[in-house]
Amino acid sequence: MSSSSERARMPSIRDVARLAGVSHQTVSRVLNEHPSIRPETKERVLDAIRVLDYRPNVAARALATSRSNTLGILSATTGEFGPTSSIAAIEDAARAERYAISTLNLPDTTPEAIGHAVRQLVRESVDGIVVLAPQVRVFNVLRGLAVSVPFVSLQTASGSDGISHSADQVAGARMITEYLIRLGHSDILHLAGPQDWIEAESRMRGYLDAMRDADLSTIPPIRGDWTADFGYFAGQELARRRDFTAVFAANDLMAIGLMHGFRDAGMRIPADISVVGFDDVPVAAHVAPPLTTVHQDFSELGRRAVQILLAQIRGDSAPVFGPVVPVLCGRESAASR
Amino acid sequence: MSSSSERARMPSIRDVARLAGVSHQTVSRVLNEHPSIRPETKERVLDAIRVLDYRPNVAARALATSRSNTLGILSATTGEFGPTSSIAAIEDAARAERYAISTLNLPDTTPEAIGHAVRQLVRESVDGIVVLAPQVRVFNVLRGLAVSVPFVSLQTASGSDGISHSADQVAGARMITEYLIRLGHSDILHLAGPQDWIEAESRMRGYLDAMRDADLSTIPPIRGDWTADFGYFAGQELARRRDFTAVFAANDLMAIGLMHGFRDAGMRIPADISVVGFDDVPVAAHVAPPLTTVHQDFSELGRRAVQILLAQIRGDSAPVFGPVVPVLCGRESAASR
DNA sequence: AGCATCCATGTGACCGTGCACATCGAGGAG
DNA sequence: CTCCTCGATGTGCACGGTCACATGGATGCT
Repeated sequence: MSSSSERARMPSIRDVARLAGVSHQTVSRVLNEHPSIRPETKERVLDAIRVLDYRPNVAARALATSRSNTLGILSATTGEFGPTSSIAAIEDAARAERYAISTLNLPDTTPEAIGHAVRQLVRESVDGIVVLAPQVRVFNVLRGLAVSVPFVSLQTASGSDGISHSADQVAGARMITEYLIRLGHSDILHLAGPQDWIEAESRMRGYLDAMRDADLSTIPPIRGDWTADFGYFAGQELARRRDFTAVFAANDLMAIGLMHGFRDAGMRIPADISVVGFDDVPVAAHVAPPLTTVHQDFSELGRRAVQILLAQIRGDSAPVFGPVVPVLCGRESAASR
Repeated sequence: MSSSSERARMPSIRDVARLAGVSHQTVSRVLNEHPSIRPETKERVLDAIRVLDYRPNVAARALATSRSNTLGILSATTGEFGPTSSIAAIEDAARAERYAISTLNLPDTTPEAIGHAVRQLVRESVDGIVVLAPQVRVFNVLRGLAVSVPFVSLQTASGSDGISHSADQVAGARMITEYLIRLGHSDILHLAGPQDWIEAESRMRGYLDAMRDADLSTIPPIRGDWTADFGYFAGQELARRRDFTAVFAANDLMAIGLMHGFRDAGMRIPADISVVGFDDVPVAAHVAPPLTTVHQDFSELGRRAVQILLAQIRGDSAPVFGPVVPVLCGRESAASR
């Protein structure tokens, strides 16, 4: 069902030239849409291309131009909902601009691994790299790396400095915290993400800002690892404590696990305790009780990243985007006190 | 922060040769681990490579060999948990074998789009393609396409014919249906996946086989679209009916939505009705009640696909794998009658 | 000793493009 | 009428590897 052995030689630009009765360079000009080609000649060449079913050889082109029409995606994530959605959007946006995509997942976030990965992509002569590096460390390493190709970093610090772009996590976290406060909660616990993660920090910052502005004292946050399992165990533990009436989990998975843990400990949600999450994963609306959370447009983020990167590559001025504003999804897991 | 304009010329194989005092061909031999190289010479060359921080140019190599050391991933999915997990595993496995990855998502599943996508990947001279084509149609188009490079298809018909590989969906579906039967249910409804999907068909087959072997009559299945939202609306509708005591949803998302719909209609799970799903997504264990489902090792599947494909590319005999056996996860959403 | 063989290495062509430069005819300015 | 410019096209080489073949020396066999 395959013919890997004797692959017939594909027609080259010279074959097309011969058939069309022109020089190979003229064919090249037609392919690259050079203005100074007589329409009649162009037509002859296009016919020849059609007849031979000619396709330009990307490797040869990459060799000659030292550009590959390929964008690299460097991902330090492990299948979380957000990054995954963004990646899909990046792929589609890049393909729409006739760029191929080369994906590379970081095995770990050591500086060595990052450096190795970047060099690998450069070696593949990608024209630009989109980095999904939610961890502070990765971001810093990249800054210091003086990467020799343009790159854009997604899901990073909200202080967008031209090479990074993200949704306004701080605003989203602040929004949902203020929502809890409006519901009458004053003792709100934050179940945060891992220390090193930029999103974890941003969301915690939003929480802290909201609490401070409302003159409420905060409880020391718990550090989680984004997983539902962690949320579950945390819920069982936390059920013993009585120093809070609401929990803001830094992502939906932990929130869902948390509700499970609370439930197993005999607590009712939201009657005994309110729980909110962040991300609005597809099941969030359907768990029991439906989870109040913050929706983010990860796809839009991915599309923007590609636009920013392409502008850099082409030497255009960077497109200006407004912030990606998260949207509050009030559902039933949080109730007024 | 970038230097797209004046990219310094990278050191070439000839630069290395000059520094090491050998011919460029000797350098090439070292790079390709040719046996007939004096250890001492090899060392000198490797030193030169290190000094210059030389990296082979993949485009040049691809041009010369007409192989790109790149695997294409052709995906017709939209972020479902299973395929996403498999893709990540494929990427990692391929990278581990020193293959780069080029991803291409199908915008739709028309024969034209599929043909275009395959040609695009071939044009990028990928050495092989892993197809994630859960739809029957895509699979058939591919069969007829006489693709000129080796390819492996994942998540397809269980009758593995050497170019496709998948978990034994039929067995998994049969397993969970039999589980329901053992719990005392005899009126079991199946909430199936979309018509065209291979997995939907396999899971329905498993269900039908189990029912037939147990001499139980079946209720005409409902066709869903894999989403939790569909499950929710289906649940609200189905709550009126009383001709079944258990529902087997073809995936977890629909099962979770279904439970939500039933709940809203005032039914208790599993007291009034049992619900089971398929896939074991990460939240399945934490919804209320925890969902009884079937776990599949999508990552293993991805890894195997790469092995099969590489064997084809290298002309080795195809590796023999036992079936990927799904595992039943008995939790609380299904109870004995 | 003579010759075949093999090891270690070098030489030049070639893969399919794009780029810089050359060429040639037509048309406009002086 | 001549010169210059510009449009349309051709020529040769560079890009950075690999491949087929050549070379020269050491070794083994008769």
